[in-house]
Amino acid sequence: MMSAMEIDKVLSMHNYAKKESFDTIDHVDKQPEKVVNTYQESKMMFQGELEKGKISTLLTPSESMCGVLDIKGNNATATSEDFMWYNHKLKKAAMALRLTADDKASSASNNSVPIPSVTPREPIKSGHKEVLLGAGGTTVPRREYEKLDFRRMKYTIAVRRLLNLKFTKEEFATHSQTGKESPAFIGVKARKPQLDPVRVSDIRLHVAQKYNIDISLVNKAITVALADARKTKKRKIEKEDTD
Amino acid sequence: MMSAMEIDKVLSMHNYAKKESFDTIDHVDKQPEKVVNTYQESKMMFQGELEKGKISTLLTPSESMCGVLDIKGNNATATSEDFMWYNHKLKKAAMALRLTADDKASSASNNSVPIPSVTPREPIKSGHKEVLLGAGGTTVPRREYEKLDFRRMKYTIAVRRLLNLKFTKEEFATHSQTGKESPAFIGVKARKPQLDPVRVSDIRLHVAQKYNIDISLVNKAITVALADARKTKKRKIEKEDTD
DNA sequence: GTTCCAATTGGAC
DNA sequence: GGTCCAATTGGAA
Repeated sequence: MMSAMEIDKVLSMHNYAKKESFDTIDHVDKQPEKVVNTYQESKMMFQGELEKGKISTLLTPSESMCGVLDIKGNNATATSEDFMWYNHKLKKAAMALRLTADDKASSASNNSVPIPSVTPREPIKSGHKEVLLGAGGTTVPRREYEKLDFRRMKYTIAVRRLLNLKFTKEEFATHSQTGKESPAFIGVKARKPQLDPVRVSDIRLHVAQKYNIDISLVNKAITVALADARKTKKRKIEKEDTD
Repeated sequence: MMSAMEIDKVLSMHNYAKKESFDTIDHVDKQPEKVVNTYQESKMMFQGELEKGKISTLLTPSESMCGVLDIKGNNATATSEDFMWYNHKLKKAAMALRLTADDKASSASNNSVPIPSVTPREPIKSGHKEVLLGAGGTTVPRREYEKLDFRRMKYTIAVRRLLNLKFTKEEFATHSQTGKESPAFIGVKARKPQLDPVRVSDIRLHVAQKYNIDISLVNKAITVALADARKTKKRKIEKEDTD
């Protein structure tokens, strides 16, 4: 069991704001005009064994493969209050998602996706400087978050913007999403370390829910963004060498 | 100007049924339950210079890059009656799409996507043995088409099924979508010839409209399907060599 | 056996 | 400069 101080320390290590200083965003404020994809995969994510009290059971195989297990990035054994609260919130969201999906067939007029059973820990308009993106505890500055017009931006751009808020260009250029080698270049290209899976997962789910799209689409967007960052850095270095 | 006989010859060469023996499917019969993506890109496809009477102007740069220009696969200079009829139908569909998009904002309850200004050349339930998939003239046997439950199938599966109806496994294993080399293996892997772009384009658009998804998603699905076909053939050969 | 996935690449836009 | 795309690969699901 972790003490409150230990939790704050961990959150700080991960560059997260303390839990008292951010607002939760439950994806009910702004739905983008255009529905890009379905909740299908997102729902399936939550259809695992919900009762075991581990976040790992709430994630897709791909997610858990990425090591997104708890707020420390280790296997999910922590049972601190905050961890359990996040887990509880996830469960609630999962239930709400399932209900929403069932209602969708009958009520055609209501195309918003409320998650009524999730009560934000803090009121959304509380003036806090940070906004909570997901269950991993990732936050971004409210000022930056409100600059993002999800209705007009493509989801690919939203992903890039959020990632740029949480990772440096250097991290972005030198890491990969999974930490795995390219199957097409095994033994040829060195594997790159994995981007912090907690922050990535929070952003991933946040965007998927905002745009009501498949997680795999967000993953593709992240992969492309990472590849582009690498090429940008490469070009920069080549140019400097020429000078 | 091509004669009717010449047209039939060309259609025959491309393994198309004669125009008198198929039904048109205007994507209004069955909409899948789940909206996977938007018409955005599909619409943009049609927002080019519609008045020039060339199909090439109706395609995205990527499409025209693929060489999808006319029913012969050459640059679009043919002006035969049939060619013009298909072009006319495309224009009508484009107009309808634009109107539908404009109406969408005001009428929220109607989430079907009718294309009212397109009058099928033949009634849909005429008992013909072939069904027209798209403007390129690609048809599939009605019996096979009706086996496809678009509401339950993922779009990736629908693409595979339709492609399997129009291409042999050998073609599938030995061709690529664009005919280009892999950027990651230039000068290393031999380029594969391009799959008949006319049939591919018809299937591409048909599925995109059926599922209301982005063309690029269908392209990804085709790419993956081709890669899988190659691996299947490869495994088969390796197994035969072992025996 | 079939389908899906992410890392890598050069080029198109 | 930033964004998007398809061919290739082995392995996971």
